[in-house]
Amino acid sequence: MMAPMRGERGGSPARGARASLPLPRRLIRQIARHVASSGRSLRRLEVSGRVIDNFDDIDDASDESDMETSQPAVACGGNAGNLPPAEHDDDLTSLSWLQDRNLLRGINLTKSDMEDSKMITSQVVVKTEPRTPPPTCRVPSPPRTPCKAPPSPPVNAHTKPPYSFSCLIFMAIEAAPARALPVKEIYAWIIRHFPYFKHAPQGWKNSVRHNLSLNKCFHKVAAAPGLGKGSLWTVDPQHRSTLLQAFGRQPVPPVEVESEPTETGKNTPDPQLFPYLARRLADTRAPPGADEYLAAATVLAMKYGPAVLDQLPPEAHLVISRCARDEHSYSGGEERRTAEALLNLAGVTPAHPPHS
DNA sequence: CCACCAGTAAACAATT
DNA sequence: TAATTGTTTACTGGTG
Repeated sequence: MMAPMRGERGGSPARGARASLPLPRRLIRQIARHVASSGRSLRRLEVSGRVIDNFDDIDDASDESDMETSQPAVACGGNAGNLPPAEHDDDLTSLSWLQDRNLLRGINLTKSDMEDSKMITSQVVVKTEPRTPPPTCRVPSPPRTPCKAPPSPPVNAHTKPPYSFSCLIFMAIEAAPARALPVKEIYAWIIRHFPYFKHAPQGWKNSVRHNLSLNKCFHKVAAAPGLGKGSLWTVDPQHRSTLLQAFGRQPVPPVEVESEPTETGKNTPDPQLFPYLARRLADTRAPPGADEYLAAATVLAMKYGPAVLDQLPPEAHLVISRCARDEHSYSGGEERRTAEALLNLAGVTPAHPPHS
């Protein structure tokens, strides 16, 4: 992520982790150990707003008493354990998602632990940092590998990407600085990010055009002067959430944890590959609005896989859908916190609170 | 079986 | 004229 997650809300009432914990101490220690084994150190664990940052205080002795808290919140944000250490600091996800994504694979969860995590419906926040922390900075930096690597190429570059053409087009357009591309540039983006298409039969271009014409999510706008033949294509804001949801339905996540390293040597997609999103997310001048939230959701989907969108709480989907409708009705409370959390998830700390 | 969706192929017109 | 772009129709296969 580009910036350290903030979310220090509410201070740290749980600094003394000796008080009753909403998770078994054993589980917390195992999470800490496992995160450490992946080359990162667990800096902080947030459970239901309670921050645990002193793991030495946690012993294995008193698990049972920890579970007195009913329906604790669990949300996990840490580098997925078997993922290579990300170039960004903090990741967020749900505990179950992490289980799927191997973060907790090395943890021998007992049956009761599993039951516990099933029982836990809210969220734990795990904050990690690399052993050698990189400088953290919100200021946009030039892309290190501008548009060289796919957003974590699914399986490998020579197999057909598990994305529908509408998703490919969506990603291409969203990645464009002006969020508008001529069809030729859409071809180019797809080829650049999914080399499979370099040698694929030419019919796929027909499919792209077919999709642009037929899919109501895409709109043609007036061609820029000097552009030559053809028009610019944009994503209809009214349908952006539809595309995000379609992205979330893709059967294979874009991040294959066990996949071979990409040519850049990392498996995690780099949000910097998506200049528009990165710029929007890094822009500290303007208060975050619909674009930022949608950008955050998109980055989340691209970074962690579309399934992560399913892991978001219902409130997040409410925020996303409202953003898609250009409704800025954050009246404070849950939605507002969710909007902020969405940005945090994407690695952004809003300089200003979401406006209404 | 049916409806729906996505992918593919192809025909055709318009544009450069 | 050729290539590209955009639209439309038809068909196929997968899925719920």
